[in-house]
Amino acid sequence: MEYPLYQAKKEIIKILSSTLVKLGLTCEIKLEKPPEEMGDFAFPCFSLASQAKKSPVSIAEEIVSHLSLSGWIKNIESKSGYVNFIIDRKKLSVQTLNLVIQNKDSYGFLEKKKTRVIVEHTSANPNGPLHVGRARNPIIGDTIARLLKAAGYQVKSQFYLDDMGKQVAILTWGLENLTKKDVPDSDYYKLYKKEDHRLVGYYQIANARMNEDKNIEEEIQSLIRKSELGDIPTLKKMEQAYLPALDGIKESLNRINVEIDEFIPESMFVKNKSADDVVNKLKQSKISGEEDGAYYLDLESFGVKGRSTKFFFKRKDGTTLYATRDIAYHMWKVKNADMLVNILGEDHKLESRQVEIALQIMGAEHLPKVIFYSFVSLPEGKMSTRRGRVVYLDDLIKECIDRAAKEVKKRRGRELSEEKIRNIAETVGIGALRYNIIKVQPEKDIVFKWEEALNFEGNAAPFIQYSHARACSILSKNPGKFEKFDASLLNHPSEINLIMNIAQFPIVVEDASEGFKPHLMSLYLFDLASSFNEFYRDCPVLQEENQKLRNARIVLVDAARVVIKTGLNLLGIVAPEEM
RNA sequence: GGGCCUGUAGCCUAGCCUGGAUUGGGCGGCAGUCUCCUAAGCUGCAGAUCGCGGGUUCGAAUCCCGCCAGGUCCGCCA
Repeated sequence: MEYPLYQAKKEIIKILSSTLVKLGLTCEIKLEKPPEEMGDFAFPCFSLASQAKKSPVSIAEEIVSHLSLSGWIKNIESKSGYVNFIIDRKKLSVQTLNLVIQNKDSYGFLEKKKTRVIVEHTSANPNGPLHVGRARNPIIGDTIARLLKAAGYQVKSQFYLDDMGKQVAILTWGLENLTKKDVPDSDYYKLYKKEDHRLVGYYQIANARMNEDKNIEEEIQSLIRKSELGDIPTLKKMEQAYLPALDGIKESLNRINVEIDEFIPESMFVKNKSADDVVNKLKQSKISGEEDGAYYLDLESFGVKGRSTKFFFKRKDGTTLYATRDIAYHMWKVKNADMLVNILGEDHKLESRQVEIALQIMGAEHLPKVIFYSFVSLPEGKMSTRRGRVVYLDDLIKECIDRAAKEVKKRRGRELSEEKIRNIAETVGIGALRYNIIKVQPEKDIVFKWEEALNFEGNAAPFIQYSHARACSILSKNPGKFEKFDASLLNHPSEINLIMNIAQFPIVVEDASEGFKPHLMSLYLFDLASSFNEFYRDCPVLQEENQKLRNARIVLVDAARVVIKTGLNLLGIVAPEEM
């Protein structure tokens, strides 16, 4: 499937390059999107100025005088150093609407590729519930996985399960040595009835006891050591401890439409000895060193700076470290995929660099592409489980849905059934939550404020969902389908603008996925929904008396509906038919 | 002490990589808008020294240097 805007772009590049050759100029042709009213594509002539020894304005004029109109190109203008192209709107309308109607939910998807991708995200310690700080991770990861799938890649999402080591050992000790008396049920557990909220209490109290009591610390240390040596009974015991907590995490993720294909346990790389292989290979490296029986790589020559440039991968007691096993996991991923994507908090930047260098040393064929996100903090400061200053993902989910239910009742309480209200509230609340997080670039700090997270107006998911519901409402009131329609009748500026936006969709899928910029999709959907709302204001559909125009508008509404739905779906947001 | 990231109207954000056409949006505020497909909408108004100071360039929010502020990291932890 070749999308119309790609065809038009290709044609412009073709005639531009032959004209540049005629004029004796060479440069890479990059087309920009000009401000509205100036055209559909623009070619800036500024970089040619020094080469041609002429002003950009006169170069643009000269280029225009050599160009002629053809297939897609309806008009060419030179303006202040730009060559602006206006493409054939009628042709675009006809082809775009036909493509959407024919392809439905797969409109916008790109050609299938052979490339296998593993997107690793979330990978939280299974010792308690997810909090809002970490919530950015699954949402970014899941959205990127969905976008890459739409771009044609063969994608698997993975959760690297830290099933050994300190956090789980502390939890395990807590469950074995503490009773209900030591750990009374928390309000959260009473409210949510989820095991992760119950177990985190055991973790917290055990953690406190460990800090006070050397003996307890020793007991936990011994659990850790046994797990790192791959002791099966110990690993089994730890598994029993964390599994219910993991189920709680899964339930929360499920609630926000995050789909994880595979859970890969860290202990796998101890059991199959691949972590030991990593140690042996790294020891042979020129930059490896030994200190007191422990082994490290000195990363200074790789540009790592700071107080210590030593990266330890084997302890003096012979056991491996978390990072060593992470390297083994990455080597395994390299074998099983052609492209790796990791979603990590910015606090993991150094560790990620260490893994990357180790992979290079070990001759990995490709390195992971890492998307780092900054932390979500609260207005009163950093989130901290210990100080009880924390907002859980489950809190956010609950508040979003409660608030959405209130809004639905306020507007439509009298006409809708309780069940319908609940369904809409779930869809709208979860949508608002995901959209709020994904619309901001990952590297920006976020200060979490309830009034912002729960604001359902303006640039927020409900705005987009509402446009979809409006489109569905029109279509539901229209009897019959239209096999034949004349898209060239759609001449109103609001109609043309809406079609232009629909035609952009495949390009946005490409840009957002190839650039790992999921926020581009949210920005686009907001524009698309805005242009639908303007069309809705300007162009009555069901009341239109001209049958042919009415039919064409109905098809346009349907096309907008399809694209909004598909786009929201790429963000893991459900498009409601009613709200 | 050093590395990396961020700094755009009262608040939030796009643009920055790949320098150019008047810095786009949204929230909040003010003023309009439902005899007509759901007003979670639409229209208008007010609000910006693009953190600060230099430099490169015909041209800098965008590139380079310095500084300031916030985040984050520099464990034989995970």
